[in-house]
Amino acid sequence: MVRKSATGRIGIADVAVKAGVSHATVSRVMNGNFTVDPDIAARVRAAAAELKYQPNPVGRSLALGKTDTIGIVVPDLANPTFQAILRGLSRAAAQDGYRILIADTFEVSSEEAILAGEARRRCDGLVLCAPRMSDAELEEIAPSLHPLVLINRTTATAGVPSLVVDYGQGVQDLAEHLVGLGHTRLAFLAGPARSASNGLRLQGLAAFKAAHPQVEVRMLEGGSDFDTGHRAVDAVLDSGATGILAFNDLVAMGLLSGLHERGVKVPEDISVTGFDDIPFARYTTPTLTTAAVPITELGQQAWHQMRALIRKESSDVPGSRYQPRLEVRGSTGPARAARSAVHG
Amino acid sequence: MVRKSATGRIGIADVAVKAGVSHATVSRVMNGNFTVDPDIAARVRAAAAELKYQPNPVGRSLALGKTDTIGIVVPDLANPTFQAILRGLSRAAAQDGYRILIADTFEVSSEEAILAGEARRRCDGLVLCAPRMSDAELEEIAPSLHPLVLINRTTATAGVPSLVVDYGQGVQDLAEHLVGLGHTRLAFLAGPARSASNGLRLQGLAAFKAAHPQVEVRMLEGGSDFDTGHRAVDAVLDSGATGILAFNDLVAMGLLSGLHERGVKVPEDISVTGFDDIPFARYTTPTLTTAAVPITELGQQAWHQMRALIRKESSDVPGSRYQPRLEVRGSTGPARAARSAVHG
DNA sequence: TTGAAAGCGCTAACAT
DNA sequence: ATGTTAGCGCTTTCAA
Repeated sequence: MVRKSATGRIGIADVAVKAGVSHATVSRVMNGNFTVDPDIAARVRAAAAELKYQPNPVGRSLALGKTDTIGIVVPDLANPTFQAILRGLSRAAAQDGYRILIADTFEVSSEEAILAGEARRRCDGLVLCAPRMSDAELEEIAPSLHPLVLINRTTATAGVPSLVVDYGQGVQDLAEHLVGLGHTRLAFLAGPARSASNGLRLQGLAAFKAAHPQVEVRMLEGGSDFDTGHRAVDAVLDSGATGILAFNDLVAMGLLSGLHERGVKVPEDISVTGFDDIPFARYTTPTLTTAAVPITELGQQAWHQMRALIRKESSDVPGSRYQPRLEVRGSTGPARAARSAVHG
Repeated sequence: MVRKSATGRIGIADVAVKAGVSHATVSRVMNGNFTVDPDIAARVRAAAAELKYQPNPVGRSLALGKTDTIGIVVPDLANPTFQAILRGLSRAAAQDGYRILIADTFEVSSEEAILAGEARRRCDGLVLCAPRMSDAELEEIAPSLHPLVLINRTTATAGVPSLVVDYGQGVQDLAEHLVGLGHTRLAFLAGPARSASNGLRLQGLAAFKAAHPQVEVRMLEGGSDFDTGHRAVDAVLDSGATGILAFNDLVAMGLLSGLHERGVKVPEDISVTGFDDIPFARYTTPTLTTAAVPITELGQQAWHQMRALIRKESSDVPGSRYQPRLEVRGSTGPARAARSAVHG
C-alpha cells in the first residue's frame, strides 16, 4: 500500500496519507514549523519514521531555489594543491550543511567556461580554481557565475572575491635566501605556461633581478610534476647554476631524485628550493627548503567568502592575499667556492 | 521585458514568449526532438541564444527523475588513495556526462550512514569507499542506497558490486620478497584499526606465518600517515626486526625519514616496504619497494560498474578483485649477517 | 491550526 | 507538427 508515487520512492504524499493529514502539514512538520498541533506533529513524525521517509532534495531545491551545494572547478584533480583546496573547502562547507560538486577540466582551458556554467546551474555558487582561460573570457562569464569566488586569479568584475597567494613575494624570499647563502647563479624551473601563479613567480623574479643585478637568473622550461623535475637534471647542470628555484615541491622532489641518481650532492653541490610546503616536503632527503602556503586554509576561506555572498546577496567582499612563509630546511646550503666541480 | 520568472533567471517560458511558441516546443527543441518544424526550431534556437537561455537542471532532474550526478563517500579526502579513486571516478564519469558529488566523513564512522543517505538522495547512485561502519550496518543500509558500488569492502547484499584490492596477497608477496633476501625477523606497522584493508593485510600475514613458521613477524601499532611512520622509529628499532612492512607508502616514507635522521641505513641495516605505489614512491631516498595498486583504474572501474547498474536496473554484477604487483626498488636488500649492529 | 491550491522549471502524454 | 495539460516532490501563500 505504500509506494504509491510514480518514482517508486516514498514521498511526502505517502506520509500524509498514513498520518491522515495533508502533505502541507507533513511539510510543516518536516521543516520544524511550530504552528502545527503537537499531537498531529507527533503522528506525522511517527508515520515518517515508520515509512523511513526522507524528503527528496530535488523537489525541495526546485521549490526553494537553492541546492545547498557549491561547485568547484579545478584544472587538474591530480595536483596536490587543488586537492588541498578541495579538502579545505569541503570541510568548511560541510560544517554549514553544504556539499561540494566537483568539475575537473583536465587542463583543457577551452572547456572551462562550459563546465563552469554547467556546474554553476546545479549549485548555489561556484569556486573557480586557478582558471586557465583568458582574462577577457573570465570577465565575460563571471557575472553569469555569481556568486563566484576566485582562487589564485583576479578579475575586474565587481563582487567577485579573490583569494590569491603572493607567489611573487614567495619566490623573492627564496631567491634572497639563496643569495644570502652566497649563491650568485640561480635558475628557475618554470611551471605551466598558462598558470597565473607561474606568471606571478616570473614577476617576482623580475623584481628580484632588478634588486640584484649582479645575480644571474636563468629561466628553464618546466611543468608542475615530478617528472618535470626529474627530466630537468641535465638542463640544471648545464646551466651552471648552484641555486635552483623549482616551480613547486613536486618539481623540486623530482629534481632532488634526479640529482641523487647522478651523484650530485644537495646542498653541498647544488641548493634546491620548492614551493607550497606540501606534507611530503619535510620527509624528502634532504628535507626541502620551500615557501609554505596555507593551502587548506585557503579552501576554507573560499567557503567563508562564498557563504558571505550567499547570505547577503551583495557586499563589499574584499578577498585576500596570502603571504607564503619561508621554510628553511636541508636542501639549501652555502654556495661552494669552486663551482666548476659541479659538472663532473 | 526579459526575466519574468520568479527566480530572476531566464526560464523556458521566456524563450517560449520570445519565439512565439509554447514552452513545450522549446523543450522539444532543446532536447533535439526532430518532430519540430525546422523553421520554428531555428526561431527557438535564435531566441534561446539571444537570451543566453540554459535549461535549469533542477527542473529537469525533477521531471526526469535523475540528476546525472553520482555521489562518493570517502573516510578522508586527505588520503592519497581516496584522492586517486576520486580522480579515476570523476574522469570516467565525466566522459559519460556525469558529475561527482563528494562527501567526506572525516573518519567519523557514526556519521557515515547519514551522509551516505543524504548524498544518495541527491544523486543517481553512490560509491562507498572503504566504509568504516560495521558489516551489519552496511548490510542494513545497502538496499536503500542502490545503485551502490563498494570499494575495498564487501557485503552480502545482492546487487552490490564490490571492487577490492587483494591486500592480503600483496603483503604476502612483500613478506616473501624479504624472506628471499634472507630476513628472518619482520615487523608489520599496522594501519587504522577500523580499516578493512588493514584486516586483509593481517589475514595475509597470518597465512604467511603459517607457511613460514621459522620467520618471526612482530605486530606494531600504527596508522596511515607520515607521522605514524616517523614516530614508529623507536618501536621498529626495539623490535630488532630487519624487514619492516609498513601499512602503506606514506607510513614507509615517514619511517624512512625517521631512520635517516637516526643514521640507520636503508637497506643496509634495515629493509622497508610500503604499499600502494603512490607516485612519490619512486622518488624517495632510497626508492621504495612496494606493492603497486592500480588505484586510479579502480575509480574508473567503479564508474563502469555504476553505469551498468544505472542502465539495466539490475544484472549479475560480479565486482572484481585487484592483485597488487610487487615493485622491487631500493629500500629492500639482503639481510645483514650481524643483526645486532642495527641498534647502535 | 490546517487544507486547498499555486508554483518552482522542466518533460511528456495527450489532444488537436 | 504544435499546444494544452498533467505531473515530478516539495514549499508556501491564501482561505477557512
